[in-house]
Formats: sequence, structure tokens, C-alpha cells
Amino acid sequence: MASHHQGGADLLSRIALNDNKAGMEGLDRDKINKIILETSKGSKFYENELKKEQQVNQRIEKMMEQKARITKEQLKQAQAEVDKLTCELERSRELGRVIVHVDMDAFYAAVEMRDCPELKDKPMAVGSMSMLSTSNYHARRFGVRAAMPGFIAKKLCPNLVIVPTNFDKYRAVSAQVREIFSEYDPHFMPMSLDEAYLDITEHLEQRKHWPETMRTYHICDAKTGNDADRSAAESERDELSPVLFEDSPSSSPSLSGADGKAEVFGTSAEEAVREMRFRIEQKTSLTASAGIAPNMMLAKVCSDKNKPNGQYRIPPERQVVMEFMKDLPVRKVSGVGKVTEKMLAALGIVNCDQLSQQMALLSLLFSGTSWHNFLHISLGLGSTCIERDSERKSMSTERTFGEMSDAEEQYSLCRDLCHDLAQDLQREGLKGKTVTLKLKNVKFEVKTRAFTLQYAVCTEEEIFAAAKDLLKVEIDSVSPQPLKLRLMGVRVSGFISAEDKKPLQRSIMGFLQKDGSDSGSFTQCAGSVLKAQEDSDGASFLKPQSTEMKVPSVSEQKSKSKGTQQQSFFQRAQLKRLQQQEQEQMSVMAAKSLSNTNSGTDTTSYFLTCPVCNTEMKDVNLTAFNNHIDECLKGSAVDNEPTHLDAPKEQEELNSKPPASSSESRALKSSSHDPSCNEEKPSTSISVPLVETDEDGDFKTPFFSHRTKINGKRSVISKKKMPVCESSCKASLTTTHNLEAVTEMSSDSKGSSLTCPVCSQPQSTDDLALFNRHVDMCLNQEVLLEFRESHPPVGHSDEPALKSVRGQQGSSPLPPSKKIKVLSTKHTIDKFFKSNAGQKV
DNA sequence: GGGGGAAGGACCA
DNA sequence: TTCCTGGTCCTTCCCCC
Repeated sequence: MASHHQGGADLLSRIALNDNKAGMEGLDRDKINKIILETSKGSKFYENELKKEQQVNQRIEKMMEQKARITKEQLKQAQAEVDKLTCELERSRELGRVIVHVDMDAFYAAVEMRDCPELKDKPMAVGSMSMLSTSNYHARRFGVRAAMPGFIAKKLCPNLVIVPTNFDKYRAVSAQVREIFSEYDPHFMPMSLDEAYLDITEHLEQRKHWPETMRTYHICDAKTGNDADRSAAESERDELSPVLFEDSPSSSPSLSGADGKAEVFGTSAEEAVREMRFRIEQKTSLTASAGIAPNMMLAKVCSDKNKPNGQYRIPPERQVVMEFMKDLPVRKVSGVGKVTEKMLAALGIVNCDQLSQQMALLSLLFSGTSWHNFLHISLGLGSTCIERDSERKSMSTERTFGEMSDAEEQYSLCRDLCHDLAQDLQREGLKGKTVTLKLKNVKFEVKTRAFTLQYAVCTEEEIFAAAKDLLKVEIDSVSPQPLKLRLMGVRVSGFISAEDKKPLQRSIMGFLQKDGSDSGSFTQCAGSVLKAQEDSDGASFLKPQSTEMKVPSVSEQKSKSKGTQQQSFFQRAQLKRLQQQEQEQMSVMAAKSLSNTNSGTDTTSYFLTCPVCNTEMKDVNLTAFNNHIDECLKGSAVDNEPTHLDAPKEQEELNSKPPASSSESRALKSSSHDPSCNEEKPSTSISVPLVETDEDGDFKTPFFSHRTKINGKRSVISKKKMPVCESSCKASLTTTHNLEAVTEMSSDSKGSSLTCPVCSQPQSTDDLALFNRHVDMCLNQEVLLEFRESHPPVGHSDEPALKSVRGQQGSSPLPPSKKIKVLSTKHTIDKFFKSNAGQKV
């Protein structure tokens, strides 16, 4: 606590040499640290580290204040709780499993040295001038280590050879090693390319009964990389694997007693692991270190004990485990990093014995999760169950670059990242609901901004739609200053479960009977209509929130009924800003040509299944598919559906668009067509090519696109087609504006009509106010509830939206128009917050 | 008070 | 001149139910 205010000294704990790594013992730490410090000083990175260090110091100071307030009584109580839990944990201690942690020695560097023998005697590292992935043991003597920038490493060791990474090669070697692992534990858990946990309990059980021949391995010339063939009688032992590390405790302990022809391995755990390491070396010419213990935590620590090219075992006896833990520095334990280390050090805790002594105090200063973890560590407990194939939680991609201040470039990069991420997601068949944008500015300050969509996404367009809005908010927040970035990343998380992922395509009936989203849209639609009554301005008529599944913008998503109630203060502020800037954004985006990802006539062929007749259509383009569905619908069993159900559908279709900016409205007007035109025209709107369902089994993409628009053409699931004008959305990336066009045109060209979303009857739109009044009259609670009750939801995620509508209806005497308004467009949401939730802030 | 989203951060390889 | 990438988990804050 003494030196918290001396930046330089403090900073050492963050950026100075971490000699925790193998091969780092006995270095001239002071000299190395001086070089690191001098090279770093004054840089933005250094400044940021200083800031972070101060934050940690503040945390420590707070903790110490808290500690000072702890009474003896509290401590006594805490000790009792600790003792109780300790007893329970002791009782459940499991020593029966034999867990092995195998770690390849300086993996990337070793592979490069193997393939380029000239490097063997030189200090070398793998990586670049900006960052090193790993270094060989020669280089480590100079203080060169993984996660160190190359230019600093060069200062420490001017003769350092830096080799660029070659992941394909490492992956190939890793595959060879994993093949061997799987013979000892078919369910082994790979942690990275060079590391894995194995549970060899079963293997040892069988091994006991194995004859010697099954445990005999002949020695190959490691250089050739041949398999160590169990049955090969003659095999030369000309040369062992290259000695990668001259300070290796024993280059190949397994062979110290070998007679040069073959090695017979015993049946014990040590022998099995020695055999495994021997085979790895024979196969890859690379050495591995291993730890053997009753649980994963201990095995991990053990594998580090005799690194490189060694192994260590903790036998399954409580006393031995406790003895081993006693002197172990807490930092050696996986999960204890530099921050935790420093916080514990402030409490006088450096090794696990001290950790154990101070547990009561820790239980009062740290969260339950944290101190339970500390307790486990101090007792030498860890997981005894190797869980393989645990489900991935997120997927991301990020890029670091030189300063980037140009917004256009940033959007473009963002799109690139979304493109890459979409490919990765699709390769693994994943779809997630949360899109997170990560930004690091030139000051090394990291920001993440996330948005959770109402459905899972995996395409570039879908991800970009959300990411670019998040980016825009950040760009605008510093405007007119440019956002100066050095890193951008995009992540998708909140994956839908494998169950939900099954690509089920529902029948048209299933679709029509489905659930809350329709009703939700219905109410939203109605709300929009009602909203239009308030706006005497014809241009803002019908501004429903988007149900467009293709590329809804964040702002559109945010205005979903469910979402409105979950807006955080930040979100509300963000939403407001988004709204204010929507108009500008659209013109900016248009100007920047970021919207024309799919301009021109779509000639792409797809394999699609008609949702009406279930016919599989090969090599069909979207327009033809669209036409097919239209034809199908004309003669389909939609007759079974009460007529009034179709109308909301229609209206939902039409409402599947966000509000247009006035400039776009003008654009729409100027490009106005005959409202009944149905011909296909190129569109700038993005078509989504896959036939899938979302997590709720809802139709996604083409079919939904069909419902909204495919390749510029809007089709409506109804026997009555709505007038459509397709070339109306030139300006927008994320939105289509057909309804706007319809209404624009409807009001422009006398005599056109719109179908009432409630009663399905075509209504003249010559007078919008009249039309609105008609809808208002049609729209009443009975209709809504009747609709709901005759079409119960089937567990759809949008159901809460309806519940909230009902709830409000039930609890409030407001007329339907008022109630629904709450769920309507984003333009009303702002007002809603001001008048309702906004008051709470 | 619990659940869940968002943001940030620790930690790992 | 130059300090990564991709992942998980935890904590804190906030809102809603």
C-alpha cells in the first residue's frame, strides 16, 4: 500500500517482466525492467496501463478501508462459515480420477525451430514487431516472453529472430498430437492448439491388464517424424528430437535408460504419461510437459513444475495435496492473474497457505464466487470432470490497425468484420441474438456496445445492421471530432440452442396460426395507424416499427414493444440520439454507398422450399420463388383461415418498415409509380438467401422476405394483393419503404386504397384521417382478444409483447388507441418515456 | 429479490 | 515507429416482474 502513488514503481506490476514463466528464472530482472520501462514510457499504451494500474490501486484502497471496518465479531462469524464450508468440501473431495494436463513446450517456437534448424541456437520468437506469441528458451533468458511487443523484445535482445506465425502448420502438428491424446482419453479436452486435459483413469484401468508388448514403443528417427510404430521390430535410434532447450532439465527423461531400440513403459500413471510424451516426441519431434493430479487445477499447476520436457505427479492423497499447496504462490494457479495477485498481496497473501489462513477475511472482502474459488484453491480442490464440447458462448472477430479516424473507413471496416464473422458463424451453423461492437481508441481505451435483437442472426447484413448503428452512436457521440480508433471488433453471442436451430420450415398454416409476433405486429401496426392520427403530416403517416426480418436497424429493434420496457438509461439516450440522427444517417449511409450490397437484379439461384405447397425448388431465383408462392397462395388452403386474420397479416407486411426520413419520402414521391405495379425491379434492399427458421420456428429469410420483399418485390400473404412499388427504397440500407410509398402514392393518386388491418376491407386512402378513424373504430379490445384467443401463441418470443399489451389493457381504462400507442413506433417511444418510464429516471 | 441485458474488466492461451 | 486475438467468466448497474 505504500507506493500507490508512485506511478513508475507501481506500473512495474503491470508491464514489467513476469518471470512466472518457465525458463525465466535467474534473470537480471532489474535491468530488463529498466529497458521495458524506458521503451514503453510516454507511449499511449503506457499511459493507459498507468490509468488501469491506478484503478486497481483504488480498488485496493477501497478494500483496505473495508477491511479496517471489519469487527472481530464479523470475522469470527465468517470463520465459522468458512469452517463449515471447508468441512463440506472436505467430505466431497474426490481423489479417484487421474487427470493429466499436457502442454507443448514453447509450441509455436518449437515448431519453427524444428522446421528451420538454423534457428535452434538463436534466440527467436514467433510473432511480429507489434506482438510476440511465444519465444524459445534462448530468448527467454533475455526477458523476451509471449505477449511482449516485438520492438521491446528487440531492445532486450538485439539478435532476436522474429518469425511470423503460421497457424496452418501449428494446427497440423496439433492434430497429430491430439491423435495421440485420444488414445489415452477419447474425450480429452483441448484448451488450445498446444494444451489439453485428459482423464486417463479408464485408460489406466485397462492398462493394468496389458501385456508388455502393448506398452512397448520402438524408436524412430524423430527427424523424419514417422510414427513410433508399436509393432515395428527394427527402428534406428539415430537421433532424438532436436534439443530445443539447452537448459532443459533432461532432454528426454523417458529415454535415459533405453537401450536404443525400444522402450517398455510401465502401467502406472507416470509411465502412461511418459509414454504419451515419448510418442508425441517421436511423432512430431516436439516435446511436451505434463502434470498428473487428482483434479484439473492441480494438474495444470503440475505441468508447469518440470517444464520444459518434464512431468510431475501429485498422488491422490489429501496430505500430499495439502503439502503441495502450502508453498505454492497463488499466482501459479490458473485464474489468478496480476490484478488478483496484487489485491491478495495487499492483504499479505502470497502463497496458498496464507490464502488458507486469511479465508475468513477474504469471505468478507470478496464476492461469494471469488472467495469460494479461493477456498477451493487453498484446499487443493478442482474439477474432476473433464467436460468436452461445452457449447460455445460467443464468436467474434476483431482487428487492430493504425489510427483510423475516417467514418467511412470505419463503417467499411465494420462491414468487413461482419462479413468475416458471418462466414465463421455460418460455418459452425450458429446464430445469435446479441451483437456487440468493440472499439479501442488510440488511447487504448476499450469500449463495448451491445444490442440484443429479437431474433438470432448470422448473416453479414443482419449483423452489420446492428453493428453499424452501434458504431454510429459512438461516432456521433464525439462528433464533430472524429472517432480515433485502433481496434474494432464485432461479436455475436446469445446463441440459440441446438434444438431451436433445427431448420424447420413451417407450413403456411403454421405460419398463419403462429403466435404473438403477429399479434404484436398487429397491435403495433394499429398503433402506428393511430399514431398517424396525431400527426397531421401525411408524410409521417403509418410509421410502424420494423418487422422486417432482413435488416432491421438497432433503432427499429429498440422500439419493439418488449424492448421499450427494458431500455436502460443509456439505451434511451442512445435511442433518442438515434432518432434525432436517423435522417442524417440515412443520407450519410446512402452517400457512402454502404447500402448497395445487393443492387441490381438478383440472378442468384437458391434451393428453396415453398412454404405453401412444400415443393422443393432447385436453382430458383428469388423472383421466381416469389411468384411461385403467390400462385400457390391463390389456390391454397388459406381459406381455412378466418378472413380477418389475413388482414393483420397484410398490414404487418406493409408495416414491415421503419419510418422514412423526409428526404426519403421526397425520393419516394419523385419515383412514384402506378401503385398497382407488381413488376420486378432491381432493388437496393438486401435479400437474405437462406431458407431457415429462426429460434422460434418462425420463417426467416426468403419466406419472410417474401412476406416483406424479395428482390424489390413485395408480396403479401393474402388473396388480395396490396399495391406495391418496389424501387422505392434506394436510399436506405436497413429499411424498406414500400408502405411509405404506398401511402405516399395513395395520397397522391386519388382513388387508391389500403386494406384495413382490422376488418380487412379495402378503404379509400384519399383522406388519411378518415382511414385512420375507420381503423380506430375497428380496433377495439374484443377484436384483439378474440384474435388472440382464437390463435393461441405457440411459445414465441414475442409473446411478452402481447402480454404487456394485455396487461396494460387490463389494468388501465385507456381506450385501445392509447394503449397500443405505447407499443407503436419509435417516434412515440420517446414520448412514452417522457410521460411514463422516463419519469423514473 | 431474482432474472436478464449491458458494459466493463480479469484472465487465459 | 510499433503493445494481439479470440474466447470465457465475473461484477456491477439497471430495469422489470
